[in-house]
Amino acid sequence: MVIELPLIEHFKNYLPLNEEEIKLLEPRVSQRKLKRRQMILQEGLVCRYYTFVVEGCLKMYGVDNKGVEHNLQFAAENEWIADLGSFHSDKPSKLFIEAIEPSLILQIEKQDLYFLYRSIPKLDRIFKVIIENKFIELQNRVLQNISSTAQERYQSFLELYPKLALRLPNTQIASYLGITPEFLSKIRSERKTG
Amino acid sequence: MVIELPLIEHFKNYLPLNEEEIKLLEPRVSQRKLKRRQMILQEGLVCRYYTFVVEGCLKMYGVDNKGVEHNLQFAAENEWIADLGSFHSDKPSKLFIEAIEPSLILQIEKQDLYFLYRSIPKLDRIFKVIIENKFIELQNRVLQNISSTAQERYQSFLELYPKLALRLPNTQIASYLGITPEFLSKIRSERKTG
DNA sequence: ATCTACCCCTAATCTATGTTAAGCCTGTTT
DNA sequence: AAACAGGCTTAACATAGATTAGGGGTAGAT
Repeated sequence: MVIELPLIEHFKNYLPLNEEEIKLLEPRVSQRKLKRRQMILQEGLVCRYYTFVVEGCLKMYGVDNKGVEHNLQFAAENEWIADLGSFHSDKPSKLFIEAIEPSLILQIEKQDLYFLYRSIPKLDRIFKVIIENKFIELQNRVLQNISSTAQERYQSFLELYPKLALRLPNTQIASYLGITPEFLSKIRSERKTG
Repeated sequence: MVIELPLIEHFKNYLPLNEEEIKLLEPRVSQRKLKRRQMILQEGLVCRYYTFVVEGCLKMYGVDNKGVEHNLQFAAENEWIADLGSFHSDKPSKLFIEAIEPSLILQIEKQDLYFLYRSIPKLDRIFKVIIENKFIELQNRVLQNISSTAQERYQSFLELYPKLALRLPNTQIASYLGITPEFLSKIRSERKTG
């Protein structure tokens, strides 16, 4: 049972790793099962892991001073999730990461990842491309946020993440879009009528 | 007159380049002077350059169907700007990049950048770190956008970019925050009174 | 010196979105 | 079966932010 197989497959989409490289990777990847609602990062703690989702779905969110959650990111199969700011700076995070569904994840600790960057140069390339793609996605989201109505943002969400939209409760989607569940409900009913 | 000196200094903040590497870089960097309002990218065209600002300030923005501009990013001294989505995919951009002040920039074309990535592996590392930092910034901005009031977003902008806030007209800041200039004006007057 | 373009501000009115409160389902616990 | 919690909806009312219109200031262009 090679636990990191899905990860190796994932890297293959960018650049394939050879046998030696895989041997370096193996002992530095650990596997975890998460129950629904289980957290792997809480506000005030340092984000110690770069997390890869094999199965299930996680969310990262912040909580405002009124106690309301705001979803920054979802991560389903074959996606990465981490509070990069906290991870690299070792400063306490202001975010939470939590399983929305029972999930299977792979994690790499910071020192291990840094070691891997040094010993497998192509990982710099791979993660550069991964993060560039996430950057582009995020930039589109910012543009939407500053230029579009909630209605339009919801529409785009459905088009961009059709599978996720079916898996997630609407409360989670509303939190991601930056609106209340009540208002999302109104939007949805207007869409059917109009 | 070594035009790419500011760029070499910039890279030094991450990893210093040696003589050989600098010689590879030199012939692939071109310099341009821009007048106020001059554009280096327009909607419908492919983004061909990764642009580094030596002096001055540029903005990247989208235009909605009512003709209103929405500022996605500013780039002042020692910052990079490009529509990465268009740059890597060769698809037409939906964005504009324009000089807000008379500016001096350095540009690298896609094929040259790819060549440099291949011949100077540490550039993968350098740009990975650069983009990671921009990703973290952008993620904070998204969290603000979905969780904070315009008042709070303006306050954060002033704290995060104090120098930029002095250089930019308020219309540009409003466009970045996702509000109208009129509403920014109201916010500003309330701040003094309150 | 005088235009012109741009920028900033104010105020009245309008609209998108939030708040509060209530009711209905469905699935789960007791 | 009853009780309960979570998620979805609706509706009345409240507020953040947009729109429209107008006036004044300043710098660059002529």
